[in-house]
Amino acid sequence: MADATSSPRARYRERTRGEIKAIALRQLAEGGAPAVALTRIAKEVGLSGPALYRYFASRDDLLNSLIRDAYDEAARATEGIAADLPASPRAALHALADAYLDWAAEEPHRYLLIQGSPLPGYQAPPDTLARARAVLGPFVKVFATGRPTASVRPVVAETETWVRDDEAAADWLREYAGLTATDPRAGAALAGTLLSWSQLHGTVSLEVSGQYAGMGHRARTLVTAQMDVLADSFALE
Amino acid sequence: MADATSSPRARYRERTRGEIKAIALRQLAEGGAPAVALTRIAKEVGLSGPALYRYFASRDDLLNSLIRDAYDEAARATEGIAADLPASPRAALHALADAYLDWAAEEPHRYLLIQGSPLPGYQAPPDTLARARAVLGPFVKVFATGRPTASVRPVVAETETWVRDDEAAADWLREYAGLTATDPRAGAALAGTLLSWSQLHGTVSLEVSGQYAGMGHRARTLVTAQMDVLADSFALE
DNA sequence: TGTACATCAGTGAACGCGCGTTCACTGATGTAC
DNA sequence: TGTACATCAGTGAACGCGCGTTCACTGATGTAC
Repeated sequence: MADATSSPRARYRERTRGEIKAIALRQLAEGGAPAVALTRIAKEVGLSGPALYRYFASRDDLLNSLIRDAYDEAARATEGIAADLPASPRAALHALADAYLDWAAEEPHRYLLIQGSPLPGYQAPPDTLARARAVLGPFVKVFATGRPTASVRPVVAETETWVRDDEAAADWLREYAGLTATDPRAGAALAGTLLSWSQLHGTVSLEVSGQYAGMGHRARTLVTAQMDVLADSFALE
Repeated sequence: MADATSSPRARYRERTRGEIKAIALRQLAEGGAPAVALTRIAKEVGLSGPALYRYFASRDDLLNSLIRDAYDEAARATEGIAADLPASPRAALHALADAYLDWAAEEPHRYLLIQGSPLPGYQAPPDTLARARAVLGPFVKVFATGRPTASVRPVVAETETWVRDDEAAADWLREYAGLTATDPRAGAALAGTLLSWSQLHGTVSLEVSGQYAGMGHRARTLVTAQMDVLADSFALE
């Protein structure tokens, strides 16, 4: 980021932007997205309100920036371990799911920011879709080795028609698993990813928003069981 | 509600309360919980702002009322079909899951109100926990017939210690499945319910918040597959 | 049946708040010759 | 190396908004004798 070629002014600018985002992130943690307020950020960072507009064009611009960062961090959690995953697809799936859960548990407010209820009136910038896909990318490769059992075959069928019609889906498949849209493994790869996503999201979001409180359950146990069952239904080795 | 014994005044009061809630519900649908504003409700219902305080003690009181209603309606969706479920536990599970999904799809904003990200700074009234349990009650009975396979056994183990320590859990079990906390079927009953809940929540909340958009997937297909897989892992008949 | 009183619905004015954002301006830092 | 200018960071005052909520009050509806 602060490369050697950057001027002192640019470096100062980056630092201030960082401070602003850090405070915004704390407000996010304390009261959710609605609690992120420019006026209060300004006070805390020691600037007047209008000065923030040197750094972010608007409140939405600041939120977008937080969202982008959150996606990138989430992607780092899964992509970061993608290089040295266990050889066994089943073990790899568990490792990925655990990494996903761990990140969400460490950064619950950031998880809710990108995966929680949509912010009313807020329009996500178009590049978030690609970022969202990156988070799940490594799952695609794992499920490319799957042989779907009867229960999940209807999902696979839907996925196959989707990947044939949607270029973004095909790109995704190619980038993370090196498969073409017509590859026989394509359907399983995407169907498994989709099912993983929705199951992880269910458990993680209930955990993160405290709904398991008082139930004496650890999200990790649930996730492990779910991934195990899912691995069975795709006959992962 | 408007029973014969109620005075005209009481009936008028109930009607106005209903109008207020209906408008609040529309605001909720249009902009989420933050968009529910007493001032705007008053204008729409044709009253001055302060007049609303005759009907609800505060904004939070109004929100609580909406939340209670939403839980009750959700419970009606699952409990309503509990009486004539198919004899086969597997078929019963599918029927319950479909009913859950259908209700959420019909009332997305109400679903998000009770199951979405927690409202920052909002304290749920204590009776919501009991209402939340009612929604999932019928699942408990279905899974009481389950014989957990290896994958889900760790979840069952956690559930068994929970039900022994927590009176509310024991009550739940007794009320919906007629089991005592020490019954050998208790663990499976609650573990299956918990897993159903988190899986349904994952798929339903992604669907309801539009995150499957452009993916050519029907939530129903995903839910069916997930419940099938879950039924397998509890060896439901 | 009429009267006296209590209860309740609703009003208008007002308070105080924090919010995002705009504007015209000042002073410091960088850049070109 | 010094000077002239451009760029940029930051300020203070102000705008307009909608919000939840309180208060003292009026007028209608119900209730008791």
